[in-house]
Amino acid sequence: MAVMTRWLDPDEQRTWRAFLAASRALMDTLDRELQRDAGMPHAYYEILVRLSEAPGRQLRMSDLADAAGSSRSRLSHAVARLEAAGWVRREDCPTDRRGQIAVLTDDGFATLAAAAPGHVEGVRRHLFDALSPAQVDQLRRISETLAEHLTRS
Amino acid sequence: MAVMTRWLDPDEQRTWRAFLAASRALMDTLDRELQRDAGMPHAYYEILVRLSEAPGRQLRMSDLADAAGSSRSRLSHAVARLEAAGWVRREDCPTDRRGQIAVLTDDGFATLAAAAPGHVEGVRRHLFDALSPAQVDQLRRISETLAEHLTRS
DNA sequence: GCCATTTGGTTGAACATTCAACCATTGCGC
DNA sequence: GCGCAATGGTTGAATGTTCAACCAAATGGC
Repeated sequence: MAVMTRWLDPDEQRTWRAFLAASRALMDTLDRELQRDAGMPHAYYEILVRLSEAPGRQLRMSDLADAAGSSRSRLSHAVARLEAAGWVRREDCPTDRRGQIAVLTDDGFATLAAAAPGHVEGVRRHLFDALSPAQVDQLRRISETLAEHLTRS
Repeated sequence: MAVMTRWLDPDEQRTWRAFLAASRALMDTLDRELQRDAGMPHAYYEILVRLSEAPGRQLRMSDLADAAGSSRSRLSHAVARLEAAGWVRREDCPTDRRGQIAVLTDDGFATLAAAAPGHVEGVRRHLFDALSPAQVDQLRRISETLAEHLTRS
């Protein structure tokens, strides 16, 4: 027989919609601020951040995709744009001839350094300033649980 | 003098990155499932949901945009596509000649009814099944606080 | 009533993302 | 080493989103 749908009860419904609204509003706001102040969307900012933290400010494309939570295709297109902007450079991988290495340029690093304070301020204002320390802790646990759960399933 | 950036401390950093990864992974997963099973992205699904809940299954474009958390422009493009799919119809507003009313068609309602069980199951599996009841409650409070905070600022 | 402003909505272009197809290289089974 | 599946990455087309410009109708001040 058909499996019955496990519908959401009113509390779950409310939680899901609130989460949807809040996360969308937060990301939209940060995205708009970043676009206005740094001329790039948040996804591109995150690529630069990951590169800046990597040894030699460089990463294999697929490692970068994983770090930035992006698909390979998306990253490929994104790096093409970042390269056109002069913020990233591509190099051949010496140990694997299929590989490509994305390198953060000095120009890219400077752009990131200029954008970071404003963005961090935004994250603080729109997220952390609204929550109590206990809630921040709860949000961390919830998020880590969810991320773990999603990669397993 | 320059205002010092209030950088994130390690705990905040960890929270922010976990939240980013989790919410992105969750939305990506649900989006992919909905695209595969119902042939539409989550944003379009939500438009249909809001219409289905409105009296007469219809809403003014700007009310629909607010309800679905969408910009007017985005909604305009989206409704154009939903109309082409035969799921939504546009009508003139009788009381305000600038206005347009989006109406959910029977076909659209049927499509939504067919898509809902699978999507709800996805929300349950990927979100609620991973969290304790206490965490669900925490997530609701956090999300409502955030949404409130974001609309005020 | 008239004009300026605001509101409601659309449009097209630029940009971003997805999807499937593709190519080259590598690693594996044997 | 040969054949073949798996890996790493790119590409182009289709789709979705944003941004700024725009038009029409309604509103408010006077």
